[in-house]
Amino acid sequence: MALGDAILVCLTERPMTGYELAKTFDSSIGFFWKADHQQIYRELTRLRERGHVQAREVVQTGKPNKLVYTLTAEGKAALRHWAARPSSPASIKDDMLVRLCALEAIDIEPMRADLMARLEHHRDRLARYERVLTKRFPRGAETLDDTGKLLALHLGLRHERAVVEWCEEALQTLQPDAGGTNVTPIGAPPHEIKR
Amino acid sequence: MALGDAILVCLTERPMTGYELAKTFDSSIGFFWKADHQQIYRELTRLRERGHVQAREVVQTGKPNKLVYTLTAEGKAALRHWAARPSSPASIKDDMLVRLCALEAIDIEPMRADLMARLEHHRDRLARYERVLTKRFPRGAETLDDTGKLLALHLGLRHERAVVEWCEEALQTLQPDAGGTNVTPIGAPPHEIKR
DNA sequence: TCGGTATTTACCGTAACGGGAAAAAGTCGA
DNA sequence: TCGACTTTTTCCCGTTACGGTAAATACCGA
Repeated sequence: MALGDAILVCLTERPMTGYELAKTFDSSIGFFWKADHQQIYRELTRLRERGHVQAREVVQTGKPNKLVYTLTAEGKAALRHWAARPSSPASIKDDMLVRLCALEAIDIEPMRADLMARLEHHRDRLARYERVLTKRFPRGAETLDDTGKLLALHLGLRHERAVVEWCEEALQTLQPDAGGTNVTPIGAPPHEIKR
Repeated sequence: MALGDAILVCLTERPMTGYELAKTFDSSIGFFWKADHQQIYRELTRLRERGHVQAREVVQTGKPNKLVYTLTAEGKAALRHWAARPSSPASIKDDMLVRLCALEAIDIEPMRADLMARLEHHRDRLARYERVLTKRFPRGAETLDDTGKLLALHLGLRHERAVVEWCEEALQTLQPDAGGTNVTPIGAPPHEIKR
């Protein structure tokens, strides 16, 4: 619903082409938002129709000409308006959680494999975020814009850390016991849930 | 994409009507998955067409007749098959994160209000999960099925705790200074990012 | 009688997701 | 020089999801 708005946000930094946006959606904002190039292009034409962005053709010699999109005044207004609406908390909506609710009806081995893959994935993410933290924000936030981006990054870090820890817990819990493919149900949670 | 599968998972517990499923999607599985009654009903007819569920009409006197849905053997097989596929890590896709990336282009007061609302929301969630933990699993997991559900709950707990802490951090960072509506950019993150 | 609960169904739309493909014109390595 | 890859945009196809409006049915309580 807010893919258009996410694009507007990207364009507040600098004018970009659809191609660049698609790559941006593969890194910074794309850390928490996936969109392939077609979605981007489709959304850009819609934004142009609404007058939220402006396209300027740049003639290139070696490559096909490109369309550089810029935020218009209306676009900026729309962005502010969108940002002033209360956001709805995103649901988690993770396949794995749903599967866990039916542990008795599914096979655990693929589940464990999945968990391991996920653990690795989230560790990667975590490492990546930490790299961004030290590279892009070595002295913390110096501008308001940096403050926001740093905060977003902090949420990413907290999230990935939480998930990594959880994956480790889950794998430990679902360890196959020596004799078979079954699982040892736990009497008490392995990590005491403190508050 | 997996709404149908989520329904199948619900039906592994016991046969249910669409109405009951819609309410279930308001509590247990609905903690991390939202779906209104129409989505449920639509999906149920599709599942019936595919032969994954079976409907049995129960005649009622005081109320309209209801359709009790049961998993078929095909449905169980489909569920296992689905669960054996590697899951794709869910993106975060939170409006607030996107907005934070454009802090300079938006108004901060609504942002702060939003953060406060979110803080409250996630605190509520956290409290709710903790209640479920002590009520439904007072002695931890005793069956395999409980183990899975407990693990899911643990992820919920970890997630909510992380987000609550983050909201507090964000609010502290975005505190309006005494003189105006502006924000004090931070030189170093308020919480040291440890690892 | 008005409103609420229980239960299902219908029709309307748009937004998002995603694959498969094609243009066009360069660059770079084997 | 050939083939592969990059850059850049576009179009077509589909499904899944989301969301509103609303109707039919029948009981029950205020």
